[in-house]
Amino acid sequence: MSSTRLSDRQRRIVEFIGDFLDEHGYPPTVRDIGRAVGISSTSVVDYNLKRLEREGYLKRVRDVSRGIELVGDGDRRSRGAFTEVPVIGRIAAGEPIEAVEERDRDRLLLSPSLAEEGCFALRVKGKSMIEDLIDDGDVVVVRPQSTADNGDIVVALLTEASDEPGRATLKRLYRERDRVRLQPANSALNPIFVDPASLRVQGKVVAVIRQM
Amino acid sequence: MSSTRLSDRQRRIVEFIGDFLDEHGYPPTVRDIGRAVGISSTSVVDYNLKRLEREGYLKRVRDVSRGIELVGDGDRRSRGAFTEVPVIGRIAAGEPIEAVEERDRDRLLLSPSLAEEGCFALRVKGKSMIEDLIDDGDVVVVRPQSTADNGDIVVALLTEASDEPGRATLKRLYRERDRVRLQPANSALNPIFVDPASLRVQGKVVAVIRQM
DNA sequence: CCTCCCTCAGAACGGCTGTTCTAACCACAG
DNA sequence: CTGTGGTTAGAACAGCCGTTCTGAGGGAGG
Repeated sequence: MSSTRLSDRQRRIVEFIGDFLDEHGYPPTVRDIGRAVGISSTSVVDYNLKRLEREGYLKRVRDVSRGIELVGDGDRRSRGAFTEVPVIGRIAAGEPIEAVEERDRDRLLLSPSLAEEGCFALRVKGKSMIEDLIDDGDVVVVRPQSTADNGDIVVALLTEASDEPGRATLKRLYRERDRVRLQPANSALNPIFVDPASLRVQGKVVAVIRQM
Repeated sequence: MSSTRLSDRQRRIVEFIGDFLDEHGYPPTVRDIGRAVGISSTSVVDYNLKRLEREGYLKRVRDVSRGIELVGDGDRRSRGAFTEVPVIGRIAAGEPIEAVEERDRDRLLLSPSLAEEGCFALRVKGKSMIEDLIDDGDVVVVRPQSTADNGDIVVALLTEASDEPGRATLKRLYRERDRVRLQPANSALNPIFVDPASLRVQGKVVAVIRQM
């Protein structure tokens, strides 16, 4: 298998297939490709398509007209792959999350590199994390997980056992001996110390988005 | 023209075409549709396709195999519209933008509410805007425009006429009598004063994105 | 009942389309 | 020179595919 780079002709074929798909919504025929790339013989197109398939640039379905599908980088359908992240409410230090009705939720579309599937977002209320550069009104993208590393910014739920019942909070989490410190990033505010048993980590902040 | 709603059969046809497209990447043939919907005659499929085209549910290309394209709501390609924003380089206070080769650019997908078409993004280098909560490594989304209001955070280009030739900078912009003040958000840094003639506003920061 | 219109079935036609076969050309190594 | 492997061209084949024609049910209105 010659794993050399594609010939000029082959690159033009892949590019043309993508253009054709964008324009028409269906793949080109072997003869369409030949005409576009300047190949008079269908067998030569077929030859190059077979080669491109072996190299992993596309997939073909035998005996099916227009049975060509681009894969990987060439696939312009997946060039628009994105993650949909619902903004499910507002969070403020030490108060319950203000949930938003599902039908009123904003939905953010984000690159998969920014937020993986399953994430949610919360709008931040207040300046309790201002020294971590999270402002009032910012949106934090949260990846759901029940554990967190020391120093992670997490959405934590204080259960009834604690002295702050049923409240959600956005804080940095630090484990200390037999307790957990929830540290705001605002020197005007004091940390909260809780029993690990009365704390439930809801998720970790993976991104911050601010609109101006 | 009977603008009544679609028959059960016709709804199933539209739905099948969408499913087929999602699965295969190319549209079905008339016979594929017939098989899926339980129609033995190609003429009946053709008849219903013509009807669906007249009602605006799809477009067809005559005499072209698989020449079917869903339009409007049925078009799953356009589901979840987003804006593609290229990260075209890095910007630091008072240094030229470090451009990135086009093929190496990251591309962010963002909700249209976050960034309209035509925006670009820059990765921030340094802490010159730290007091505006823009950190080293953050990404700023910039809407191209040549004017700016007082206090806007802008990407500004200092042209050769000025004492800081050919440099781009990220600053807050304030117009003062016969000069412009470019104000960093870092008390350790001093503002730059420039002649309005030697300043070109490239765009305004509309969003800040931070990954953690 | 008859007629008209919409919907449907089956068959056939002609062109489109993927595939294959043969042959040629070229660069390169033996 | 000769042979070999990679690439291209042209032609032909068989099957796929959109289209069209004929005809038939079936309900609405006369």
